[in-house]
Amino acid sequence: MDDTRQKLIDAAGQIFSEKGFEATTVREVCQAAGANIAAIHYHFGDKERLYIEAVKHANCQQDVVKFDWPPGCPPERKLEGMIFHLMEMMLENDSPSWHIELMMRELARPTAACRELVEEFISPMFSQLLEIVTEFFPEGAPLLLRQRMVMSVVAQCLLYRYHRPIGRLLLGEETFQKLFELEFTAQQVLAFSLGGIRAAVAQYVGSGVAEAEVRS
Amino acid sequence: MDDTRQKLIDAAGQIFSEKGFEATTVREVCQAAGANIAAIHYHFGDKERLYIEAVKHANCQQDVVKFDWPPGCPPERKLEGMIFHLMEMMLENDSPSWHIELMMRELARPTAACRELVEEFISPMFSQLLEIVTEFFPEGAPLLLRQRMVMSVVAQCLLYRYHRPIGRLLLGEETFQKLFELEFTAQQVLAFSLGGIRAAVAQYVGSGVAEAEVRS
Amino acid sequence: MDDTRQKLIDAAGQIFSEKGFEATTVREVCQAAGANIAAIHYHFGDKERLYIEAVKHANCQQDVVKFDWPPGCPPERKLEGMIFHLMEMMLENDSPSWHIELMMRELARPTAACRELVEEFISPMFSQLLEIVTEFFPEGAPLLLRQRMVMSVVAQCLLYRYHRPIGRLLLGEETFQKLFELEFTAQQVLAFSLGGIRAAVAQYVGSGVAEAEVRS
Amino acid sequence: MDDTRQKLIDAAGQIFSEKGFEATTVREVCQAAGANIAAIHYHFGDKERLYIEAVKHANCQQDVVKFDWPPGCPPERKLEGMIFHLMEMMLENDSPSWHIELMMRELARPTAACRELVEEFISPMFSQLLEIVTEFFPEGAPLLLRQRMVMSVVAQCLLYRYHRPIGRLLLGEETFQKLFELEFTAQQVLAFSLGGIRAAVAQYVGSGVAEAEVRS
DNA sequence: AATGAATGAGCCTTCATTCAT
DNA sequence: GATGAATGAAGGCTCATTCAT
Repeated sequence: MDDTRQKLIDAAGQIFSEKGFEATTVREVCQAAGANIAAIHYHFGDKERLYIEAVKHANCQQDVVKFDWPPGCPPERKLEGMIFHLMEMMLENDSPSWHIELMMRELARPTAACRELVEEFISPMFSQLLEIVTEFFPEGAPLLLRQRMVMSVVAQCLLYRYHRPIGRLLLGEETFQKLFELEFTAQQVLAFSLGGIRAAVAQYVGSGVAEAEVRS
Repeated sequence: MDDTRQKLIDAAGQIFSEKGFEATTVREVCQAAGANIAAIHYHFGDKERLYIEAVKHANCQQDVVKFDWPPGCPPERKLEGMIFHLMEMMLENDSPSWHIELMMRELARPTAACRELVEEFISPMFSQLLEIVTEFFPEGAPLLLRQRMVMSVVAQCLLYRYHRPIGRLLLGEETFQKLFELEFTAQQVLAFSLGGIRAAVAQYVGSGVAEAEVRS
Repeated sequence: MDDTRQKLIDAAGQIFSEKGFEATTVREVCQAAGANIAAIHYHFGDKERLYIEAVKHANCQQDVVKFDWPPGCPPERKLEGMIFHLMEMMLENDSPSWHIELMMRELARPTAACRELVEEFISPMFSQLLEIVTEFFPEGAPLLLRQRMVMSVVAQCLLYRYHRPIGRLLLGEETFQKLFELEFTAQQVLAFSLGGIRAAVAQYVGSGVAEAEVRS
Repeated sequence: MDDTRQKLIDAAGQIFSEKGFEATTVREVCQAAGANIAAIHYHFGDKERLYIEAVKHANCQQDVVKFDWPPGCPPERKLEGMIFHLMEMMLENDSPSWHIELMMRELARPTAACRELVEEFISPMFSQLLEIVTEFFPEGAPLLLRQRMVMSVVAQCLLYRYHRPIGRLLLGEETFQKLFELEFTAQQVLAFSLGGIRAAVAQYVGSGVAEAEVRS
């Protein structure tokens, strides 16, 4: 059956996401999956291949959301949608699913499994955000500038996943709970991001106008 | 001599920062330090204690910069200073020093060594940023809001350290080089951050005025 | 089909002869035979039984040559025939057949498969040689002496199979090639053997005469 | 102490010589040596290195006998000495020493450890025999022919080590005991060899004379 | 104060084998 | 009759650690 294989991937993904590749032993994965020690090497070859398979599985399950914006939908709206979506992924605390966590690990310390992850998941999401950001700018705005906007937006979202433990230490439990609450956080990240983007637009337009004036 | 102890810490910090705790073996640390295999347990007790010591050493060396702003210095100026400083730490590519890298690891996956790191390094820096951010707001602005600003600023800086490998994969080598160039990056992060903060201030003031008007 | 069974034996014989029993895995045998991993245990029970079957097959294929000497054929002629035949078996370098090699292994380190090999192959050949040797001696020569002759003859032949690698190391490639060339080698082994046998005969006859004289 | 290392080599040599490289487990070697499983990898690196070390040790202990022939000693005498020496090595049944056995294995199936064995042990012995054989021939006898003589002599000796088990099967226990008895065997091998060599000499001289006559 | 030798637990992997179909 | 999946024992090896000096 393909059952064992799947159970193995699930158990592995779970444990890998908690402890990382090195600290995870194949024994505990097998035990968690209710499978034999040799099953891993039968199905996957070795520990690393199992890991890669788990990462693949994680980003297969985690489909890139394709928003259907109504025509004429303002970019502010779209950005809001994306930020909320990202924040949801980052903050879902009761997640029984290890998918995100494993992907996060992979993004922080890329291994062989990373390329695919980037191509199938990160890149599409980045592109979507880039499109949205582009709408804020007048035509012809440099790609680098728009990419930077995306990075600043994404950075804020990621912080809340990567640095949750530090947040708790730094801010104390109570503040932490508030600062990491989904609705609230997403709203403020959105506001900050909009401010940042608009400032960049203004600066860009200003310099452009200046240049135009200089030219004329 | 105390020399061996110090060499051990240096070698350990170096290797820990490259490979992480699990993947580092005490043997290679000793070898790199030119010390005996038993030296670690003689000087530190065990591998974990050595790790903690290395982290401690890292954040001792990495002193929290205390800027001496001239009186009346505008917060924009201060923020610029801080962001440049942070970015410098994050981006120094030719860093022969493992200090930052080890701290970053610790922040992403805190261990026993983390509390001290937070108290001695992160917290002071966070406070400084919080003070600066506070200057942008009218008195009485909620702490949570101001903390959020700091987080959004810091998030952008951290991204450029944590996700360098992904950046390369995602954007291609050429774009990558440009997007991760210090001066340029810091400038744009500053602009974005200023925009974000001012937007938050405006929103806060607006709502405050609204509330005030409602009250009156 | 019986086809799989046969393919399995062929593949097994091949690999066993190259690597020996321990170093051969059933997996690679099955793979080489294009059969399923379970096929071995289906057809033979276990690895050892397969090995024995391969050895059996080897000595079945390798039929004991039965020379048809013309009546009155001198023993020198017969010995020449046998030595050439043996040498041919030992030296055939381009042998695509693993039969001899496997038998050699078995002779050097006998296993369960050995008894049959001895009975069906070695013993008949030994007997034939013994008969030939006997012709050199006057009637009544002790069995032990004649057996010794056979062993000395056979020993020379075997050397060229067992110690080929050492020969190469010891003598250098060029000399090696010459010393292991069939026609040449067989001729010299024959000459040496004839000399040895005749010396033994002479010594035996001499001592016999002496004894006879003493008796009379 | 170097004690463990030596015990390990002894135990390993013993077991390797009995079962061969593959069939020997490091666990049983350690157990036999009263050492820990990790000691092997501490002292030797891995199983193969241990094996090589054991082979080295075997041929270090087994010094090449250097005979002191009185001047004018006839080659027959020398040959007798060598054959007895070789036979002694080959036949010592009560040998608690695994040295010879391990060397024999190495000669039959050379591994990485073989080159040294050949250089330090086989080659010197071969040379000594070659010198002795040369004395039987008139000056100018071709090297190949003389080498062949050595091989035929050595072959006979080796047979009694390699094929003891087969001998037992083939000849029956009683005959076996007699045929493998040292004094007796060596004497007959010597006689056979002398006969072989003299025949070769005669043939060589004869052909030489023939050629000489043809020339004149 | 410092070290080379030794330890034992545990790692990943491979093996011949058997099970269920 | 034949197979893909699964098993468990055991393999070589590495690790952090401790011992005896």
